[in-house]
Amino acid sequence: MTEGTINKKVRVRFAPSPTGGLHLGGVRTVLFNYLFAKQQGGDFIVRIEDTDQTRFVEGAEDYIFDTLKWCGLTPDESPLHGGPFAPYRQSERKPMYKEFADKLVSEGKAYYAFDTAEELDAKRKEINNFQYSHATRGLMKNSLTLSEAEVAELLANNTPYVIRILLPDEEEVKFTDLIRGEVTFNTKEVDDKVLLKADGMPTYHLAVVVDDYKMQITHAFRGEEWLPSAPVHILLWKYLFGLENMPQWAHLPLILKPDGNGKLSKRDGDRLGFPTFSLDWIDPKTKEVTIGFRERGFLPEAFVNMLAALGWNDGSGQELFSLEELIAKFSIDRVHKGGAKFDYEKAKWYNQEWIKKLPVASYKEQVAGLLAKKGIVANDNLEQVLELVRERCVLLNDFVEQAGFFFKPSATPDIAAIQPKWDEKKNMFFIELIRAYELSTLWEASDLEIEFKELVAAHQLKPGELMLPFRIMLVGGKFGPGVFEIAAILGKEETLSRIKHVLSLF
RNA sequence: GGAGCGUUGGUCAAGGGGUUAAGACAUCUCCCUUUCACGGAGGAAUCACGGGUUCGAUUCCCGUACGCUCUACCA
Repeated sequence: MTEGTINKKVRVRFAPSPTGGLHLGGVRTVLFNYLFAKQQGGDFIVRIEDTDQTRFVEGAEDYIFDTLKWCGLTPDESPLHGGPFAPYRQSERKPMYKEFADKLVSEGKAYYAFDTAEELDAKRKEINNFQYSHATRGLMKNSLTLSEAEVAELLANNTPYVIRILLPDEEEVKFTDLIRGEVTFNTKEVDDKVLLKADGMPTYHLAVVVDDYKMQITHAFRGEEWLPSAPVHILLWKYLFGLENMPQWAHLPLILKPDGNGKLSKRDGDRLGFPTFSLDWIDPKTKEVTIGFRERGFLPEAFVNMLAALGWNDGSGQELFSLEELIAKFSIDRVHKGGAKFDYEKAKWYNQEWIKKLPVASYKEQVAGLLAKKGIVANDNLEQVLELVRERCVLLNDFVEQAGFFFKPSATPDIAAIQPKWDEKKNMFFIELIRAYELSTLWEASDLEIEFKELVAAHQLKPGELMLPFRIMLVGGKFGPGVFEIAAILGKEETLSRIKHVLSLF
Protein backbone atom coordinates (compact mmCIF):
# COMPACT_ATOMS: atom_id res chain seq x y z
CA MET A 1 0.00 0.00 0.00
CA THR A 2 1.37 3.40 -0.93
CA GLU A 3 0.59 6.97 0.00
CA GLY A 4 -2.84 8.17 -0.88
CA THR A 5 -4.62 4.94 -0.19
CA ILE A 6 -3.52 4.39 3.36
CA ASN A 7 -6.58 5.62 5.15
CA LYS A 8 -9.11 5.05 2.46
CA LYS A 9 -11.64 2.31 2.49
CA VAL A 10 -10.81 -0.16 -0.23
CA ARG A 11 -13.14 0.13 -3.18
CA VAL A 12 -12.79 -1.95 -6.32
CA ARG A 13 -14.92 -2.22 -9.40
CA PHE A 14 -15.67 -4.71 -12.07
CA ALA A 15 -16.50 -2.84 -15.23
CA PRO A 16 -17.75 -5.10 -17.98
CA SER A 17 -19.24 -4.15 -21.32
CA PRO A 18 -22.60 -5.74 -21.93
CA THR A 19 -21.67 -7.21 -25.28
CA GLY A 20 -22.36 -10.90 -24.78
CA GLY A 21 -21.79 -13.81 -22.45
CA LEU A 22 -19.21 -13.55 -19.69
CA HIS A 23 -16.01 -15.25 -20.58
CA LEU A 24 -13.74 -17.15 -18.19
CA GLY A 25 -11.24 -14.31 -18.09
CA GLY A 26 -13.96 -11.85 -17.24
CA VAL A 27 -15.25 -13.93 -14.38
CA ARG A 28 -11.75 -14.32 -13.02
CA THR A 29 -11.29 -10.57 -13.10
CA VAL A 30 -14.46 -10.17 -11.03
CA LEU A 31 -13.31 -12.87 -8.66
CA PHE A 32 -9.96 -11.24 -7.96
CA ASN A 33 -11.66 -7.90 -7.49
CA TYR A 34 -14.12 -9.43 -5.10
CA LEU A 35 -11.57 -11.43 -3.13
CA PHE A 36 -9.36 -8.44 -2.66
CA ALA A 37 -12.21 -6.16 -1.64
CA LYS A 38 -13.70 -8.58 0.85
CA GLN A 39 -10.35 -9.42 2.35
CA GLN A 40 -9.67 -5.74 2.92
CA GLY A 41 -13.13 -5.13 4.28
CA GLY A 42 -13.83 -2.99 1.24
CA ASP A 43 -16.59 -2.52 -1.29
CA PHE A 44 -17.11 -4.32 -4.55
CA ILE A 45 -18.76 -2.22 -7.22
CA VAL A 46 -20.12 -3.27 -10.58
CA ARG A 47 -20.19 -0.58 -13.20
CA ILE A 48 -21.60 -1.23 -16.64
CA GLU A 49 -19.44 0.20 -19.40
CA ASP A 50 -21.95 0.63 -22.17
CA THR A 51 -20.47 3.61 -23.94
CA ASP A 52 -20.41 1.88 -27.30
CA GLN A 53 -24.02 1.91 -28.32
CA THR A 54 -23.28 -0.01 -31.49
CA ARG A 55 -22.16 -3.00 -29.49
CA PHE A 56 -25.01 -3.11 -27.03
CA VAL A 57 -26.50 -6.58 -26.75
CA GLU A 58 -29.89 -7.32 -25.26
CA GLY A 59 -29.71 -9.45 -22.14
CA ALA A 60 -25.98 -9.15 -21.65
CA GLU A 61 -26.30 -7.09 -18.51
CA ASP A 62 -28.73 -9.53 -16.90
CA TYR A 63 -26.34 -12.28 -17.79
CA ILE A 64 -23.54 -10.57 -15.89
CA PHE A 65 -25.65 -10.34 -12.76
CA ASP A 66 -26.88 -13.91 -13.13
CA THR A 67 -23.27 -15.02 -13.26
CA LEU A 68 -22.35 -13.06 -10.16
CA LYS A 69 -25.30 -14.50 -8.33
CA TRP A 70 -24.45 -18.04 -9.34
CA CYS A 71 -20.86 -17.59 -8.20
CA GLY A 72 -21.90 -15.99 -4.94
CA LEU A 73 -20.13 -12.72 -5.65
CA THR A 74 -22.55 -10.10 -4.43
CA PRO A 75 -21.82 -6.50 -5.38
CA ASP A 76 -22.10 -3.81 -2.75
CA GLU A 77 -23.05 -1.28 -5.38
CA SER A 78 -24.28 -1.73 -8.93
CA PRO A 79 -27.06 -0.64 -11.28
CA LEU A 80 -29.06 -3.48 -9.76
CA HIS A 81 -28.16 -3.03 -6.13
CA GLY A 82 -27.98 0.74 -6.16
CA GLY A 83 -25.51 2.76 -4.11
CA PRO A 84 -24.34 6.26 -3.22
CA PHE A 85 -22.54 6.81 -6.53
CA ALA A 86 -25.40 6.02 -8.88
CA PRO A 87 -25.94 5.80 -11.73
CA TYR A 88 -23.66 2.85 -12.38
CA ARG A 89 -24.25 2.66 -16.09
CA GLN A 90 -21.94 4.84 -18.12
CA SER A 91 -24.60 5.57 -20.70
CA GLU A 92 -26.55 7.26 -17.91
CA ARG A 93 -23.54 9.32 -16.91
CA LYS A 94 -22.94 10.81 -20.33
CA PRO A 95 -23.02 14.55 -19.40
CA MET A 96 -20.33 14.06 -16.76
CA TYR A 97 -17.67 13.06 -19.21
CA LYS A 98 -18.02 15.93 -21.62
CA GLU A 99 -17.38 18.39 -18.84
CA PHE A 100 -13.96 16.88 -18.22
CA ALA A 101 -13.12 16.58 -21.90
CA ASP A 102 -13.94 20.27 -22.31
CA LYS A 103 -11.85 21.12 -19.30
CA LEU A 104 -8.88 19.37 -20.84
CA VAL A 105 -9.35 21.23 -24.10
CA SER A 106 -9.51 24.58 -22.37
CA GLU A 107 -6.32 23.75 -20.51
CA GLY A 108 -4.53 22.70 -23.68
CA LYS A 109 -4.32 19.06 -22.61
CA ALA A 110 -6.67 17.91 -25.33
CA TYR A 111 -7.91 19.16 -28.68
CA TYR A 112 -10.72 18.92 -31.19
CA ALA A 113 -10.18 16.71 -34.21
CA PHE A 114 -12.41 16.93 -37.25
CA ASP A 115 -10.91 14.22 -39.39
CA THR A 116 -13.50 11.98 -40.98
CA ALA A 117 -13.25 8.20 -40.96
CA GLU A 118 -12.31 8.35 -44.64
CA GLU A 119 -9.55 10.86 -44.05
CA LEU A 120 -8.18 8.77 -41.27
CA ASP A 121 -8.25 5.68 -43.46
CA ALA A 122 -6.49 7.51 -46.22
CA LYS A 123 -3.73 8.60 -43.87
CA ARG A 124 -3.30 5.06 -42.59
CA LYS A 125 -2.80 3.88 -46.12
CA GLU A 126 -0.49 6.70 -46.96
CA ILE A 127 1.73 6.41 -43.91
CA ASN A 128 3.00 3.09 -42.72
CA ASN A 129 2.06 2.28 -39.14
CA PHE A 130 0.20 5.54 -38.88
CA GLN A 131 -0.44 6.76 -35.38
CA TYR A 132 -2.31 9.92 -34.50
CA SER A 133 0.56 11.32 -32.48
CA HIS A 134 3.14 14.05 -32.08
CA ALA A 135 4.67 13.06 -35.40
CA THR A 136 1.46 13.26 -37.41
CA ARG A 137 -1.06 15.44 -35.63
CA GLY A 138 0.29 18.47 -37.51
CA LEU A 139 -0.87 16.85 -40.74
CA MET A 140 -4.43 16.40 -39.61
CA LYS A 141 -7.56 18.49 -39.36
CA ASN A 142 -7.72 19.57 -35.75
CA SER A 143 -7.73 22.54 -33.46
CA LEU A 144 -3.95 22.44 -33.39
CA THR A 145 -3.58 22.94 -37.12
CA LEU A 146 -6.67 25.01 -37.81
CA SER A 147 -7.03 28.65 -36.89
CA GLU A 148 -9.23 29.64 -34.00
CA ALA A 149 -11.75 31.12 -36.39
CA GLU A 150 -11.87 27.94 -38.47
CA VAL A 151 -12.42 25.83 -35.42
CA ALA A 152 -15.13 28.12 -34.17
CA GLU A 153 -16.87 27.92 -37.49
CA LEU A 154 -16.71 24.15 -37.72
CA LEU A 155 -18.10 23.93 -34.23
CA ALA A 156 -20.82 26.44 -35.01
CA ASN A 157 -21.83 24.38 -38.04
CA ASN A 158 -22.16 21.28 -35.90
CA THR A 159 -19.36 19.56 -37.73
CA PRO A 160 -18.78 16.19 -36.08
CA TYR A 161 -15.64 16.14 -33.97
CA VAL A 162 -13.86 14.08 -31.40
CA ILE A 163 -11.70 15.21 -28.55
CA ARG A 164 -8.24 13.71 -28.42
CA ILE A 165 -5.76 13.83 -25.59
CA LEU A 166 -2.64 15.81 -26.40
CA LEU A 167 0.22 13.62 -25.29
CA PRO A 168 3.63 15.08 -24.50
CA ASP A 169 6.00 14.53 -27.42
CA GLU A 170 8.42 12.55 -25.37
CA GLU A 171 7.95 11.81 -21.72
CA GLU A 172 8.50 8.76 -19.55
CA VAL A 173 5.38 7.63 -17.79
CA LYS A 174 6.08 5.31 -14.89
CA PHE A 175 3.78 3.53 -12.55
CA THR A 176 3.87 0.62 -10.17
CA ASP A 177 1.67 -2.27 -11.06
CA LEU A 178 0.65 -4.42 -8.11
CA ILE A 179 1.46 -7.54 -10.08
CA ARG A 180 4.27 -6.50 -12.40
CA GLY A 181 6.14 -3.93 -10.42
CA GLU A 182 7.43 -0.79 -12.10
CA VAL A 183 6.28 -0.38 -15.68
CA THR A 184 7.54 2.37 -17.97
CA PHE A 185 6.20 3.79 -21.23
CA ASN A 186 7.37 6.63 -23.37
CA THR A 187 4.60 8.89 -24.63
CA LYS A 188 6.27 9.10 -28.03
CA GLU A 189 5.17 5.51 -28.61
CA VAL A 190 1.54 6.05 -27.83
CA ASP A 191 -1.05 7.92 -29.83
CA ASP A 192 -3.42 10.74 -29.01
CA LYS A 193 -6.33 8.59 -27.96
CA VAL A 194 -9.85 9.74 -28.58
CA LEU A 195 -11.48 10.72 -25.30
CA LEU A 196 -14.85 11.87 -26.48
CA LYS A 197 -16.50 10.38 -29.54
CA ALA A 198 -18.50 12.23 -32.15
CA ASP A 199 -21.71 11.00 -30.57
CA GLY A 200 -20.75 12.70 -27.32
CA MET A 201 -20.02 9.44 -25.56
CA PRO A 202 -16.68 9.04 -23.84
CA THR A 203 -14.32 6.29 -24.88
CA TYR A 204 -13.23 3.78 -22.30
CA HIS A 205 -10.13 5.85 -21.61
CA LEU A 206 -11.97 8.90 -20.38
CA ALA A 207 -14.80 6.99 -18.78
CA VAL A 208 -12.67 4.75 -16.55
CA VAL A 209 -10.68 7.62 -15.22
CA VAL A 210 -13.66 9.86 -14.53
CA ASP A 211 -15.71 7.10 -12.98
CA ASP A 212 -12.91 5.60 -10.95
CA TYR A 213 -12.38 9.05 -9.52
CA LYS A 214 -16.03 9.79 -8.89
CA MET A 215 -16.63 6.39 -7.40
CA GLN A 216 -13.52 6.65 -5.26
CA ILE A 217 -11.98 3.47 -6.56
CA THR A 218 -8.76 2.59 -4.76
CA HIS A 219 -7.59 -0.47 -6.65
CA ALA A 220 -8.17 -1.22 -10.30
CA PHE A 221 -7.89 -4.78 -11.55
CA ARG A 222 -8.15 -5.49 -15.25
CA GLY A 223 -6.78 -7.81 -17.90
CA GLU A 224 -3.23 -7.50 -19.16
CA GLU A 225 -4.50 -6.38 -22.55
CA TRP A 226 -5.00 -2.94 -20.99
CA LEU A 227 -1.39 -2.45 -20.07
CA PRO A 228 -0.39 -0.60 -23.25
CA SER A 229 -3.06 2.03 -22.72
CA ALA A 230 -2.21 2.55 -19.06
CA PRO A 231 -0.01 5.60 -19.78
CA VAL A 232 -2.99 7.42 -21.26
CA HIS A 233 -5.00 6.74 -18.13
CA ILE A 234 -2.18 7.84 -15.91
CA LEU A 235 -1.75 11.10 -17.77
CA LEU A 236 -5.47 11.66 -17.54
CA TRP A 237 -5.30 11.17 -13.81
CA LYS A 238 -2.43 13.58 -13.60
CA TYR A 239 -4.27 16.24 -15.64
CA LEU A 240 -7.69 15.80 -14.09
CA PHE A 241 -7.61 14.54 -10.54
CA GLY A 242 -4.04 14.23 -9.38
CA LEU A 243 -1.83 11.19 -9.27
CA GLU A 244 -2.21 10.99 -5.51
CA ASN A 245 -5.86 10.07 -5.99
CA MET A 246 -5.23 7.47 -8.65
CA PRO A 247 -6.14 3.88 -7.83
CA GLN A 248 -3.40 1.30 -7.74
CA TRP A 249 -3.33 -0.75 -10.89
CA ALA A 250 -3.15 -4.50 -11.15
CA HIS A 251 -2.99 -6.01 -14.61
CA LEU A 252 -4.02 -9.64 -14.49
CA PRO A 253 -2.37 -12.28 -16.67
CA LEU A 254 -4.39 -13.67 -19.54
CA ILE A 255 -6.06 -17.07 -19.74
CA LEU A 256 -4.64 -18.81 -22.79
CA LYS A 257 -6.01 -21.44 -25.14
CA PRO A 258 -5.01 -25.02 -24.21
CA ASP A 259 -3.40 -25.77 -27.54
CA GLY A 260 -1.27 -23.38 -29.53
CA ASN A 261 -0.93 -19.84 -28.29
CA GLY A 262 -3.05 -16.84 -27.62
CA LYS A 263 -5.96 -15.68 -25.57
CA LEU A 264 -8.66 -18.24 -24.87
CA SER A 265 -11.73 -17.46 -26.92
CA LYS A 266 -15.25 -18.76 -27.17
CA ARG A 267 -14.28 -20.36 -30.46
CA ASP A 268 -11.58 -22.44 -28.78
CA GLY A 269 -14.18 -23.87 -26.44
CA ASP A 270 -16.52 -24.68 -29.31
CA ARG A 271 -13.68 -26.22 -31.25
CA LEU A 272 -12.30 -28.29 -28.37
CA GLY A 273 -15.63 -29.12 -26.77
CA PHE A 274 -15.64 -27.30 -23.46
CA PRO A 275 -17.44 -24.25 -22.13
CA THR A 276 -15.80 -20.85 -21.91
CA PHE A 277 -18.84 -18.98 -20.62
CA SER A 278 -20.14 -19.10 -17.07
CA LEU A 279 -23.76 -19.78 -18.01
CA ASP A 280 -25.58 -20.69 -21.18
CA TRP A 281 -25.70 -17.73 -23.50
CA ILE A 282 -28.23 -17.40 -26.26
CA ASP A 283 -27.35 -14.80 -28.83
CA PRO A 284 -30.48 -12.67 -29.14
CA LYS A 285 -29.92 -12.13 -32.86
CA THR A 286 -28.72 -15.48 -34.17
CA LYS A 287 -30.31 -17.59 -31.41
CA GLU A 288 -27.04 -19.46 -31.29
CA VAL A 289 -26.53 -21.17 -27.93
CA THR A 290 -23.16 -21.17 -26.22
CA ILE A 291 -22.92 -23.63 -23.39
CA GLY A 292 -21.96 -22.46 -19.92
CA PHE A 293 -20.11 -24.14 -17.10
CA ARG A 294 -23.28 -24.24 -15.03
CA GLU A 295 -25.25 -26.09 -17.65
CA ARG A 296 -22.35 -28.41 -18.30
CA GLY A 297 -22.76 -29.59 -14.73
CA PHE A 298 -20.27 -27.51 -12.79
CA LEU A 299 -20.84 -26.48 -9.21
CA PRO A 300 -20.25 -22.80 -8.54
CA GLU A 301 -17.79 -23.74 -5.79
CA ALA A 302 -15.70 -25.67 -8.29
CA PHE A 303 -15.95 -22.99 -10.94
CA VAL A 304 -14.76 -20.30 -8.57
CA ASN A 305 -12.04 -22.51 -7.13
CA MET A 306 -10.74 -23.44 -10.55
CA LEU A 307 -10.70 -19.84 -11.69
CA ALA A 308 -8.83 -18.66 -8.63
CA ALA A 309 -6.21 -21.33 -9.19
CA LEU A 310 -5.63 -20.05 -12.71
CA GLY A 311 -2.87 -17.60 -11.93
CA TRP A 312 -2.88 -17.72 -8.17
CA ASN A 313 -2.00 -20.18 -5.40
CA ASP A 314 -1.26 -19.78 -1.74
CA GLY A 315 2.09 -21.53 -1.89
CA SER A 316 1.11 -24.29 0.49
CA GLY A 317 0.09 -26.86 -2.08
CA GLN A 318 -3.53 -26.65 -1.05
CA GLU A 319 -5.76 -26.81 -4.10
CA LEU A 320 -9.29 -26.85 -2.77
CA PHE A 321 -10.51 -23.52 -1.46
CA SER A 322 -13.98 -22.36 -0.56
CA LEU A 323 -14.88 -18.78 -1.33
CA GLU A 324 -14.39 -17.93 2.35
CA GLU A 325 -10.91 -19.46 2.33
CA LEU A 326 -10.07 -17.62 -0.85
CA ILE A 327 -11.08 -14.34 0.73
CA ALA A 328 -8.89 -15.11 3.71
CA LYS A 329 -5.87 -16.31 1.77
CA PHE A 330 -5.86 -14.37 -1.47
CA SER A 331 -2.90 -12.11 -2.01
CA ILE A 332 -1.94 -10.04 -5.01
CA ASP A 333 1.73 -10.74 -4.42
CA ARG A 334 1.12 -14.34 -5.31
CA VAL A 335 -0.65 -13.67 -8.59
CA HIS A 336 1.38 -14.95 -11.52
CA LYS A 337 2.76 -12.63 -14.12
CA GLY A 338 2.55 -15.06 -17.00
CA GLY A 339 -0.62 -16.23 -18.68
CA ALA A 340 -1.95 -19.71 -17.97
CA LYS A 341 -3.22 -22.20 -20.51
CA PHE A 342 -6.67 -23.36 -19.64
CA ASP A 343 -6.89 -27.08 -18.88
CA TYR A 344 -10.40 -28.48 -19.02
CA GLU A 345 -9.32 -31.80 -17.49
CA LYS A 346 -8.13 -29.99 -14.41
CA ALA A 347 -11.32 -27.96 -14.32
CA LYS A 348 -13.32 -31.18 -14.24
CA TRP A 349 -11.12 -32.50 -11.47
CA TYR A 350 -12.04 -29.52 -9.32
CA ASN A 351 -15.69 -30.25 -9.91
CA GLN A 352 -15.32 -33.90 -8.99
CA GLU A 353 -13.57 -32.92 -5.78
CA TRP A 354 -16.35 -30.49 -4.90
CA ILE A 355 -19.01 -33.07 -5.63
CA LYS A 356 -17.29 -35.30 -3.10
CA LYS A 357 -16.70 -32.53 -0.61
CA LEU A 358 -20.03 -30.72 -0.45
CA PRO A 359 -23.00 -32.20 1.42
CA VAL A 360 -25.22 -33.90 -1.16
CA ALA A 361 -28.13 -31.86 0.13
CA SER A 362 -26.57 -28.78 -1.45
CA TYR A 363 -26.98 -30.12 -4.98
CA LYS A 364 -29.76 -32.62 -4.48
CA GLU A 365 -32.39 -30.38 -6.02
CA GLN A 366 -30.33 -29.74 -9.08
CA VAL A 367 -29.75 -33.43 -9.63
CA ALA A 368 -33.45 -34.10 -9.16
CA GLY A 369 -34.08 -31.53 -11.88
CA LEU A 370 -31.58 -33.19 -14.17
CA LEU A 371 -33.24 -36.55 -13.59
CA ALA A 372 -36.68 -35.11 -14.18
CA LYS A 373 -35.55 -33.80 -17.56
CA LYS A 374 -34.87 -37.41 -18.51
CA GLY A 375 -38.25 -38.49 -17.24
CA ILE A 376 -36.90 -39.98 -14.05
CA VAL A 377 -38.70 -39.22 -10.84
CA ALA A 378 -36.54 -39.53 -7.75
CA ASN A 379 -37.97 -40.73 -4.48
CA ASP A 380 -36.99 -40.38 -0.84
CA ASN A 381 -33.90 -42.45 -1.41
CA LEU A 382 -32.29 -39.68 -3.45
CA GLU A 383 -29.89 -38.45 -0.82
CA GLN A 384 -28.81 -41.94 0.09
CA VAL A 385 -28.29 -42.74 -3.58
CA LEU A 386 -26.30 -39.58 -4.23
CA GLU A 387 -24.10 -40.38 -1.27
CA LEU A 388 -23.44 -43.80 -2.72
CA VAL A 389 -22.61 -42.74 -6.28
CA ARG A 390 -21.12 -39.27 -5.88
CA GLU A 391 -17.51 -40.36 -6.14
CA ARG A 392 -18.02 -41.62 -9.64
CA CYS A 393 -19.47 -38.35 -10.91
CA VAL A 394 -17.31 -35.67 -12.43
CA LEU A 395 -20.09 -33.40 -13.65
CA LEU A 396 -23.54 -33.03 -12.13
CA ASN A 397 -25.00 -34.50 -15.30
CA ASP A 398 -23.16 -37.73 -14.60
CA PHE A 399 -25.68 -38.37 -11.85
CA VAL A 400 -28.28 -39.08 -14.50
CA GLU A 401 -26.46 -42.23 -15.49
CA GLN A 402 -25.03 -43.05 -12.08
CA ALA A 403 -28.18 -42.52 -10.05
CA GLY A 404 -30.99 -42.72 -12.59
CA PHE A 405 -31.28 -46.51 -12.59
CA PHE A 406 -32.19 -46.48 -8.93
CA PHE A 407 -35.48 -44.85 -9.80
CA LYS A 408 -36.17 -46.23 -13.22
CA PRO A 409 -34.95 -49.56 -14.56
CA SER A 410 -32.83 -49.46 -17.67
CA ALA A 411 -34.92 -49.71 -20.80
CA THR A 412 -32.07 -51.46 -22.54
CA PRO A 413 -30.15 -53.68 -20.14
CA ASP A 414 -26.80 -54.70 -21.58
CA ILE A 415 -27.70 -58.35 -22.13
CA ALA A 416 -25.06 -58.68 -24.80
CA ALA A 417 -22.48 -58.51 -22.03
CA ILE A 418 -23.73 -61.74 -20.46
CA GLN A 419 -25.57 -63.60 -23.19
CA PRO A 420 -22.56 -65.46 -24.67
CA LYS A 421 -21.89 -67.20 -21.36
CA TRP A 422 -25.51 -67.61 -20.37
CA ASP A 423 -26.71 -71.16 -19.76
CA GLU A 424 -29.39 -73.15 -18.02
CA LYS A 425 -27.37 -73.44 -14.84
CA LYS A 426 -27.29 -69.72 -14.45
CA ASN A 427 -30.93 -69.45 -15.24
CA MET A 428 -31.69 -71.97 -12.54
CA PHE A 429 -29.55 -70.12 -10.09
CA PHE A 430 -31.47 -66.91 -10.50
CA ILE A 431 -34.81 -68.68 -10.24
CA GLU A 432 -33.57 -70.09 -6.93
CA LEU A 433 -32.28 -66.68 -5.92
CA ILE A 434 -35.67 -65.13 -6.46
CA ARG A 435 -37.19 -67.78 -4.24
CA ALA A 436 -34.56 -67.29 -1.54
CA TYR A 437 -34.85 -63.53 -1.56
CA GLU A 438 -38.62 -63.71 -1.48
CA LEU A 439 -38.40 -65.59 1.77
CA SER A 440 -35.78 -63.44 3.39
CA THR A 441 -36.85 -61.17 6.17
CA LEU A 442 -33.63 -59.19 6.28
CA TRP A 443 -32.82 -56.79 3.46
CA GLU A 444 -29.45 -55.34 4.29
CA ALA A 445 -26.64 -55.44 1.77
CA SER A 446 -24.60 -57.80 3.93
CA ASP A 447 -27.50 -60.25 4.36
CA LEU A 448 -28.17 -60.25 0.67
CA GLU A 449 -24.53 -60.95 -0.09
CA ILE A 450 -24.38 -63.87 2.33
CA GLU A 451 -27.50 -65.44 0.92
CA PHE A 452 -26.29 -64.93 -2.60
CA LYS A 453 -22.95 -66.54 -1.92
CA GLU A 454 -24.42 -69.47 -0.07
CA LEU A 455 -26.66 -70.17 -3.01
CA VAL A 456 -23.72 -69.85 -5.39
CA ALA A 457 -21.86 -72.47 -3.38
CA ALA A 458 -24.89 -74.75 -3.29
CA HIS A 459 -25.08 -74.63 -7.07
CA GLN A 460 -21.37 -75.32 -7.33
CA LEU A 461 -20.85 -72.17 -9.32
CA LYS A 462 -18.32 -69.36 -9.01
CA PRO A 463 -19.50 -66.02 -7.67
CA GLY A 464 -17.61 -64.25 -10.43
CA GLU A 465 -19.86 -65.79 -13.05
CA LEU A 466 -23.01 -64.56 -11.38
CA MET A 467 -22.05 -61.14 -10.13
CA LEU A 468 -22.00 -59.54 -13.55
CA PRO A 469 -25.38 -60.95 -14.62
CA PHE A 470 -26.84 -59.79 -11.33
CA ARG A 471 -25.43 -56.31 -11.91
CA ILE A 472 -26.80 -56.16 -15.42
CA MET A 473 -30.21 -57.12 -14.09
CA LEU A 474 -30.27 -54.39 -11.48
CA VAL A 475 -28.26 -51.65 -13.13
CA GLY A 476 -28.53 -52.36 -16.81
CA GLY A 477 -24.83 -51.86 -17.41
CA LYS A 478 -21.33 -52.55 -16.15
CA PHE A 479 -21.03 -49.71 -13.69
CA GLY A 480 -22.23 -48.46 -10.35
CA PRO A 481 -21.65 -49.22 -6.68
CA GLY A 482 -21.69 -52.65 -5.10
CA VAL A 483 -24.60 -54.77 -6.34
CA PHE A 484 -25.81 -55.73 -2.89
CA GLU A 485 -25.89 -52.14 -1.78
CA ILE A 486 -27.92 -51.36 -4.84
CA ALA A 487 -30.32 -54.19 -4.12
CA ALA A 488 -30.64 -53.02 -0.54
CA ILE A 489 -31.71 -49.55 -1.63
CA LEU A 490 -33.93 -50.85 -4.42
CA GLY A 491 -35.88 -52.95 -1.92
CA LYS A 492 -37.18 -56.46 -2.27
CA GLU A 493 -40.00 -55.86 -4.66
CA GLU A 494 -38.03 -53.81 -7.18
CA THR A 495 -35.02 -56.11 -7.01
CA LEU A 496 -37.03 -59.20 -7.72
CA SER A 497 -38.96 -57.52 -10.45
CA ARG A 498 -35.75 -56.53 -12.23
CA ILE A 499 -34.32 -60.03 -12.00
CA LYS A 500 -37.50 -61.51 -13.39
CA HIS A 501 -37.67 -59.00 -16.17
CA VAL A 502 -34.17 -59.64 -17.46
CA LEU A 503 -34.66 -63.40 -17.07
CA SER A 504 -37.67 -63.11 -19.34
CA LEU A 505 -35.50 -61.55 -22.02
CA PHE A 506 -33.49 -64.69 -22.68
C1' G B 1 7.08 -2.92 -38.02
C1' G B 2 6.97 -0.51 -32.97
C1' A B 3 6.16 -0.63 -27.77
C1' G B 4 5.04 -3.20 -23.42
C1' C B 5 4.75 -7.71 -20.90
C1' G B 6 6.06 -12.66 -20.24
C1' U B 7 9.04 -17.73 -20.36
C1' U B 8 10.28 -24.04 -14.23
C1' G B 9 7.81 -31.40 -16.86
C1' G B 10 2.39 -32.22 -21.96
C1' U B 11 -0.69 -28.60 -18.48
C1' C B 12 -1.30 -25.72 -13.65
C1' A B 13 2.70 -24.68 -10.63
C1' A B 14 6.14 -24.41 -5.52
C1' G B 15 11.00 -22.85 -4.87
C1' G B 16 14.48 -18.06 -5.54
C1' G B 17 22.46 -18.39 -5.04
C1' G B 18 24.36 -24.71 -2.60
C1' U B 19 17.50 -28.87 -2.79
C1' U B 20 17.41 -35.99 -4.75
C1' A B 21 13.91 -28.87 -8.20
C1' A B 22 7.56 -29.68 -3.96
C1' G B 23 2.58 -30.73 -5.12
C1' A B 24 -1.72 -31.25 -8.57
C1' C B 25 -3.99 -32.59 -13.55
C1' A B 26 -2.97 -35.77 -17.57
C1' U B 27 -0.11 -40.27 -18.82
C1' C B 28 2.10 -45.35 -17.66
C1' U B 29 2.71 -49.70 -14.08
C1' C B 30 1.03 -52.20 -9.87
C1' C B 31 -2.35 -52.92 -5.45
C1' C B 32 -7.50 -52.65 -3.77
C1' U B 33 -12.24 -53.71 -6.07
C1' U B 34 -15.52 -60.58 -9.26
C1' U B 35 -18.43 -53.90 -12.54
C1' C B 36 -17.36 -48.59 -12.92
C1' A B 37 -15.24 -45.30 -9.87
C1' C B 38 -12.82 -43.78 -5.31
C1' G B 39 -8.42 -44.85 -2.69
C1' G B 40 -3.15 -46.49 -2.19
C1' A B 41 2.06 -47.44 -4.09
C1' G B 42 5.39 -46.44 -7.86
C1' G B 43 7.39 -44.77 -12.94
C1' A B 44 8.44 -41.49 -16.90
C1' A B 45 8.95 -36.27 -17.70
C1' U B 46 11.09 -29.76 -16.36
C1' C B 47 14.46 -24.75 -14.92
C1' A B 48 14.22 -21.47 -23.46
C1' C B 49 19.42 -20.24 -25.20
C1' G B 50 24.17 -17.49 -24.77
C1' G B 51 27.21 -14.57 -21.97
C1' G B 52 28.58 -12.50 -17.41
C1' U B 53 28.69 -11.84 -11.50
C1' U B 54 30.04 -15.78 -8.00
C1' C B 55 33.72 -20.84 -4.88
C1' G B 56 28.79 -22.11 -6.77
C1' A B 57 23.50 -20.18 -10.85
C1' U B 58 16.99 -22.64 -12.16
C1' U B 59 17.45 -18.38 -8.82
C1' C B 60 21.02 -12.01 -9.75
C1' C B 61 22.64 -8.89 -14.36
C1' C B 62 22.97 -8.28 -19.74
C1' G B 63 21.86 -9.95 -24.35
C1' U B 64 19.31 -13.42 -27.83
C1' A B 65 15.28 -16.42 -29.14
C1' C B 66 10.37 -17.46 -28.69
C1' G B 67 5.41 -16.22 -27.23
C1' C B 68 1.59 -12.93 -26.05
C1' U B 69 -0.96 -8.19 -25.71
C1' C B 70 -1.71 -3.49 -27.71
C1' U B 71 -1.01 -0.42 -31.86
C1' A B 72 -10.06 1.66 -33.50
C1' C B 73 -14.56 7.53 -32.68
C1' C B 74 -14.22 -1.52 -29.12
C1' A B 75 -13.79 -2.44 -24.50
